[in-house]
Amino acid sequence: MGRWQPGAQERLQQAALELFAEQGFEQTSVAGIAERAGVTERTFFRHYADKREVLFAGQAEFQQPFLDAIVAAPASTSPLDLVTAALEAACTAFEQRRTREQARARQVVIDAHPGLRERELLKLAALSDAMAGALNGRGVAPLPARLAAELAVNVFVAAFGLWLGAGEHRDLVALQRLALEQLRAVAQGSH
Amino acid sequence: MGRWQPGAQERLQQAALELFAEQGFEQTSVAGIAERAGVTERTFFRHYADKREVLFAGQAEFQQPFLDAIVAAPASTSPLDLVTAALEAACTAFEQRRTREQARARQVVIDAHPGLRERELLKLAALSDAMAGALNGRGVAPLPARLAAELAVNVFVAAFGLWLGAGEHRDLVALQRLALEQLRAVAQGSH
DNA sequence: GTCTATAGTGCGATAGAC
DNA sequence: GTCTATCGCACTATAGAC
Repeated sequence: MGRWQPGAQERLQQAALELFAEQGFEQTSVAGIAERAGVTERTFFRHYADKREVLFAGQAEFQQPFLDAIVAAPASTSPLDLVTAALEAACTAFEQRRTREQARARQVVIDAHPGLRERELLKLAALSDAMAGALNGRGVAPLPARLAAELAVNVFVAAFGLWLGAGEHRDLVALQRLALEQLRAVAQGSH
Repeated sequence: MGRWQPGAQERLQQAALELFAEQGFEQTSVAGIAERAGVTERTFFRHYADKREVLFAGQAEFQQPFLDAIVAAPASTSPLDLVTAALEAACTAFEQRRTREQARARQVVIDAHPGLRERELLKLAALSDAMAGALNGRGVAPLPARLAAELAVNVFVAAFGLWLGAGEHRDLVALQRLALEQLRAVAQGSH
């Protein structure tokens, strides 16, 4: 065994989530996270550009299913059908990787601190941009691509919020279909 | 006349925008901003919670027209009509306070730095939350209220982006109507 | 208005895998 | 030898405490 244990990133993420939950984000220092993970402060900053970023690792894996579904969809599919396919594929992938309880614990920490909320919004904006790019690649014009991508992110976020709700038992796919239907009704002008 | 010149906030905002544009956000220190504005570093932090916040003053004035329009709309108006009224009222108010050139200069600075983009997204999320609250007050259920509010913000942001485009001559109201129509077409499933 | 903790950076040294 | 992960130290600036 070498001078360092493997899995520094996972230990740092775990330590950070625990400490943020126990003491709050502000009250937790990077030194404290590094100590619990058994590395130095400097190592933390090698893996994460800043203190908030440790909660948002794995962005690429998160958004890949959305993009793959758009690329793989049959030809002459409407923008709405493309993002619907992306939503279905992505939430299936998501539910396989994270339990509802894990997601809830993480969300409690994020919602407790505006700085973390900010970062979360930036990651969602990055997802939206990536989806808009993929839609562009499928021949969708820039403006509708952008609007469809934002629509998809809104549906995902709304459904995700419901999914985390206390006592909620429906799965993410069902809640996403519900949110999409509601959004279509709103856009149509229903009361 | 007192021992300090009035308008410290305006001078700080102006100095910050100039320095961020000249040297970049990271390369500009709060000390430098304070110096150009003729106040101490401490005074900067009395007015703005952090370095980024100086570019986002006046959030309350920005979102008030959106909220007022929702509150003032006639009874039994659909969520879509409520947010449409909000968009029309708000962009009229906005165009009266800021010139296209001012907005462009500010946006160049924001787009050049992810940290500023983050803060912008947080402010837009705050606007969305406020609008969802106002829609709630008009009897719209939580989920459609949220989706309608997000829809409105997306339309505003998309139209705003077009409005800032080089050589763009149409006004914000017209671009907003265009974006809303495109979004409705997307939600309807058009190609 | 001053003092201080800590976030975050730059650079060089070191330990191991290959 | 190269490549990558880690450490250690010095340093600045932000932001909050007193």
